[in-house]
Amino acid sequence: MTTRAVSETQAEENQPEFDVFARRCPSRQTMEAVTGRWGVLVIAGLHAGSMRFSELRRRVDGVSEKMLSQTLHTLERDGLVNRVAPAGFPSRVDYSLTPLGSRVAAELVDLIELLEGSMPDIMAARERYDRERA
Amino acid sequence: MTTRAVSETQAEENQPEFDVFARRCPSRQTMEAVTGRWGVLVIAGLHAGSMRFSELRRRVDGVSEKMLSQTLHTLERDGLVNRVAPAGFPSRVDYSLTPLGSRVAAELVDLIELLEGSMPDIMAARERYDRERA
DNA sequence: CGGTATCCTATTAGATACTG
DNA sequence: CAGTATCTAATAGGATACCG
Repeated sequence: MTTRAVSETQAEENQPEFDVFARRCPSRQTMEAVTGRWGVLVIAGLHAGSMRFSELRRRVDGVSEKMLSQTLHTLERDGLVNRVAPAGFPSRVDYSLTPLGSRVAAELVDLIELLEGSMPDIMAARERYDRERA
Repeated sequence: MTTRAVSETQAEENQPEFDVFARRCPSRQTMEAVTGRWGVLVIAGLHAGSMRFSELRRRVDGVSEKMLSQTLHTLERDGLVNRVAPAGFPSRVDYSLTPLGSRVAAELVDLIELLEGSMPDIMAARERYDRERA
């Protein structure tokens, strides 16, 4: 039955399986970049359209320049965000989502809407939980 | 006239708008619990079905007992996870998703599949990025 | 305007030991 | 088995100052 085994092996070599549940899988780093404290908000924020650094900073309430810059670099590196800096003064840089970034953003927006819409239930659950162990 | 205006105002008061982009909105804490380093993996892991503490720990490769315990408590508090501990020895505790937790899990699974399936592109993007500034 | 560099603190996470 | 408690290490994050 070696034929079958060989073709499976080749398939695995051509398309290695990625698994976020595995500690050393590269997909986990990307997942952490996407779902990190600021990653979600930056990606979802850009889903509304191209935005400048300072616009994005106002949109993502509470993010520091440092963290916004760092988050954008990581997302750009993974091919989720485009950075376009037309020459000129005053300097101006536009950030936007790549096609892949847009697909990720769509998922995140769904999640955001689900959570925002469920907040009454969630807050009730919290109160119940806290009351039970008070 | 006023009747309409009043009922709209009441509707807003009864259902305040939650916005993750706002720093002090409670939805942001929930978002951080859900999309935190271990939150995603715990919720998505439980999407396969009810699981015991140690099973879940094996499934979520790399999580420590402490972090798994902490993550589960937070998710239970927000009403996403159920904890059932039937009396007996040896002790046994089953964790499962609530209906809301299942809906969140479905979104996360979509995101995971999207990212895992895009890893070849993502890794190519990373190499390009790194090469360009080397 | 759009960042980077530095320094310092707070939070998170891991290792280890222990318990019902 | 399913945790908790404690201590330490690593990392994320914020404040400030400065640059092209």
